[in-house]
Amino acid sequence: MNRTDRILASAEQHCREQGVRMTTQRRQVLALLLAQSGPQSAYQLLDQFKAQYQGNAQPPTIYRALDFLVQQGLAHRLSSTNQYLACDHITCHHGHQGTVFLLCDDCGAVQETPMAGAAVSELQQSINSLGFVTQQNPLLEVHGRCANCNVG
Amino acid sequence: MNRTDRILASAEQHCREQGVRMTTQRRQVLALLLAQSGPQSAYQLLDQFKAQYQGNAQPPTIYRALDFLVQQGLAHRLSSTNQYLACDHITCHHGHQGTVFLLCDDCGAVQETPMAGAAVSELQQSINSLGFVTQQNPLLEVHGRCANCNVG
DNA sequence: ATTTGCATTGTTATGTTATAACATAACTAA
DNA sequence: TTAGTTATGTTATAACATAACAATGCAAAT
Repeated sequence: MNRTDRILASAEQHCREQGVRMTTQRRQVLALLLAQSGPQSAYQLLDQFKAQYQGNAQPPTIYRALDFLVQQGLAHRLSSTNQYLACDHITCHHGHQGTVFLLCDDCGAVQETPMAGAAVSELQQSINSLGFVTQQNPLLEVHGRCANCNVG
Repeated sequence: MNRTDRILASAEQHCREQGVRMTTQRRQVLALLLAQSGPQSAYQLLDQFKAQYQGNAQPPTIYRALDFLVQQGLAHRLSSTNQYLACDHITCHHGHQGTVFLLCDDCGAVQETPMAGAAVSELQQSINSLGFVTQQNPLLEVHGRCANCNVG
């Protein structure tokens, strides 16, 4: 069983546990995300989806699948670049309290790293003290240059 | 001198110090941002700009001014909602290492609060340890419900 | 004062991202 | 099996953003 299949299986498991449906389309879109190391735009995914699965697919098809995957924590949306990628931690079962994405403006690579525990709890505390109730775990997008591109 | 004028003066000062030009258009767009408590979309600003300043203005006019203001730290862009707002701390001179925006999905209100110092340094450390070099200070957008909307 | 170079603005057109709205089909539980 | 809900198909359009090039304005050097 290769990496993609393993992650897909894990995602299906997750959906069963949550009582939500991992449909064919949703699995196909997740598979497309997993086939790439980097983030992709919805329309890039649409093109691939049309090429590989369904020639007449329209934007709502992709956006619906992406919305679902993001809601389930199986994918992330990078709002600063309008891109989507598979969650890097679908198979691990530690909680994801907060996530940091390091976005290289040079090469486009993205590195996903968990937000340090103390930072998350400090954040939560300051949010709570203002009476604010969060809907999702925080996702921080940091732009810059990755280690590779700094060497060059 | 009212609040808006005070902030505008502070912004002009900032630009002089930075050796960049606070032009009429840029000041007008900043004034529009300051006239609202909440965040606004580029096209909302364009409508107001046309109504108040220049009837034939086009999108690039607004986007250029916004880009400038954001670059100078005088305004922020909320990428998760495609909205813009004036920086809440133009007049205060403490550094802005990191900012958290609490976005109420109910009423649309936005609260800007500085990221706690320990969280920022922890973040910086984990970023640095990966060899990543950042271009801007982190800006975190947290969605949820504000204190007011939770009461109701 | 004049020139030169650069930053800013004007203008047209178009590219990109995302969703509304309604019809149809598929699934699930009673 | 049927009724309710969830998901998908389809058309159209809304919302967001920028490319490209022309014209103007500003500011420093001569």
